[in-house]
Amino acid sequence: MDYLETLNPSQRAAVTAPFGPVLVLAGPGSGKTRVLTYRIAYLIGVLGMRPFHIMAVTFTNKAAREMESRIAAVLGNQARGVTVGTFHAVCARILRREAEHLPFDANFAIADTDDQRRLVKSVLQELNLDPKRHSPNAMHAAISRLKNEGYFPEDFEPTSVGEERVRQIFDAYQKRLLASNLLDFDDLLLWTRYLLLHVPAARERYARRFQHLLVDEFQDTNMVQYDLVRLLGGHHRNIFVVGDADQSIYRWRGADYRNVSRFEKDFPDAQVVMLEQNYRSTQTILDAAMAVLAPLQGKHPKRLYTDRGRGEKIVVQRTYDDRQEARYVVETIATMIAGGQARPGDFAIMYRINAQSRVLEEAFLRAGLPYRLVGAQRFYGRREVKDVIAYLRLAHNPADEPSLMRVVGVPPRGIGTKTLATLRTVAQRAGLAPGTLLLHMAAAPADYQSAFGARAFKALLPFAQQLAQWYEASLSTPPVALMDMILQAVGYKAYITDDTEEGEDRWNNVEELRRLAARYEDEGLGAFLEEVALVSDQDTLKDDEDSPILLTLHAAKGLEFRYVFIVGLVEGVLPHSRSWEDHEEMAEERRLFYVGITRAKDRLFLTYPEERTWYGYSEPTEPSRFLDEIPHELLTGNDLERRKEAVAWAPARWEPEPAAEKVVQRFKAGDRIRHPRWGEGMIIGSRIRDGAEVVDVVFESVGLKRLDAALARLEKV
DNA sequence: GCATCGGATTTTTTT
DNA sequence: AATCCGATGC
Repeated sequence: MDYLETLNPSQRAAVTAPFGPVLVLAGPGSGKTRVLTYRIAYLIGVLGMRPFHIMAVTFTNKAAREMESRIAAVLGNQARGVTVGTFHAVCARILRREAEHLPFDANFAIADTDDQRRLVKSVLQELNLDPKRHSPNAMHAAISRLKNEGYFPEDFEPTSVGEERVRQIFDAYQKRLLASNLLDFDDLLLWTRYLLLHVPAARERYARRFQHLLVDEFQDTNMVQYDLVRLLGGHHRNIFVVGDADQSIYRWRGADYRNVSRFEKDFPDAQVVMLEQNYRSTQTILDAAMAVLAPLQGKHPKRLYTDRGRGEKIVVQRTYDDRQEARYVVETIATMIAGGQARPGDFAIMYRINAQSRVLEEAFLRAGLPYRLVGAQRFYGRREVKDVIAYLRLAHNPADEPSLMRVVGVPPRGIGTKTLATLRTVAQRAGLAPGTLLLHMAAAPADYQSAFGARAFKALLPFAQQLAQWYEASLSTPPVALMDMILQAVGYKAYITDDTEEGEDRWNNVEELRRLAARYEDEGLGAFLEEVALVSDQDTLKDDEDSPILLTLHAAKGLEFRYVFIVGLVEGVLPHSRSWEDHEEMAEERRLFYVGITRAKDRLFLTYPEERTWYGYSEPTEPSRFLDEIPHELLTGNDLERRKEAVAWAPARWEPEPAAEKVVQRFKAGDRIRHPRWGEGMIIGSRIRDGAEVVDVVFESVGLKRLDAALARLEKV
């Protein structure tokens, strides 16, 4: 097999390991994805395993797709049928198939974060608890933590009054989920574990089916996921896990990197393979990474080495505020692209919290440079998108109460809190979910007339009839047709469009969702809804576009870029203030920074502002403690100068190009111009702001844009 | 039942 | 700054 020739000895040892438990400890950039894919190819191509018997669990759907195509590249058609997916996706598939053994229907929907919060809130209301004393967010976090540790409400034994309260809310929350035929993210894992524990026939069937298990990012599995691996693979023990405890960054989500050592203990005969050589970064970058990690290292500090050479120094750049910081990033990128040394897609800009993306986006927009923003929230978090999805979910699964509640007043149809309260009571008395009751009502209106006031009934009945019609249609109609039918019936377009640009945007988003739905002509509505529920942030990254990427440090895991900027390196942001008091959390911030650093192949830029905007106020900052830990000889940039000289009166902070004397207004309203990307357009306004000429241009191709005339290469025509 | 306004509250990270 | 929530008035 020629692909084996391309591996180093450790990689080959992992790929060709005999059956049985294997633990691969893989440092960043050590080729673990290759090892995983080749292992699968080896199992099939050399050892003759059937793809049907192999399951590989990845961290994102994107990684899963990539793995599938890479296996196919080695084996071709022979590889078809391997089960690849995230824990959540694989579990959802299993649960739908086995729903007869479980207290929900096969067409269950997946409750997103929003639904979960709504449910917790509504439970708090039901129990007459003051939301001031019991914050829904905190309650939900507590519930999720318990679930990640493997508890259903009935398994959890409270040891204090506070815990008893949590148990009570947990219990009601869980009942509400089931009444709506909903599972939350944690449930997908938890119910699968339940199935494997309590339905021996199912356990045997799946353990026999999946004779080889492979798990990526093992350090970020939680206890329930660990149990799943053991339940499925405990018998045949063909478990191949890959991980790096130093890249564990999801503790807050229940992940426990100690699963790595737990694995060694549970499978003492496991073959352990260390992948140490780094093929990604320069030695300078690796040295910085090691320095940041050093305080966490015990007796055997990790050694990262490469034969790529030292490479260039790391730039540490200090700016006046976050706007200047963003501008520094954009200008550096623009210069490097203009110099021909880099392509736009070579750059990534990473930050600790999503809110930081805003200033960056503005800077890119101003410069007229396209960018990509990674994050599912960006699209799926939009109100109009959620509305339409809620309609589809309701049609698919009328019992889905959060979706019903979301949709019932969109657009307003005379059904308010009072009517809904009655509906809920009537439904409860009939032992039905409110949505299900509406179906009954549509079928036999007369039976329900007396239960509601005349006015409420008059508002409710048409909606019930519509719902019945959609439900009927959902059974046979492809997603797009159903969507059109619903949008049409409720007059959604008119509802969200006014004559503003935002209205236009909203409708565009709906059309975008429609295009996504169109891909599910064959697979059907259920598949579409599941996909939508389980998209990860990374899944939203389009790799066919050549432009810089903005993403959180968390979302950067598993990716690599030639040039990496990590911005906002100040105390309170990285490390985040929430971690200040907790040793473990501080360690995780450190690992997060480490993950970010090790994404860089060629060059690393670390920046921080002396002032940041917070809740609309400006605040002075303190540089991140992590910066001080990187040895000076690895660094360059204005911050280093300052640290060396410590001369207070010679501020060396970065300032934008002193274009001051040059800033003459080149354009005026009415000028026709050409932009390299957007083609021809007309200037409708121009002014000088912050020493830059800002122009508003209407392009024939993309409409109105606001640009920095000095950066966007505009030509007069 | 619903639109509007003002005050409170929010931001960690995500399947 | 932006969103959410509750009170108010129609």
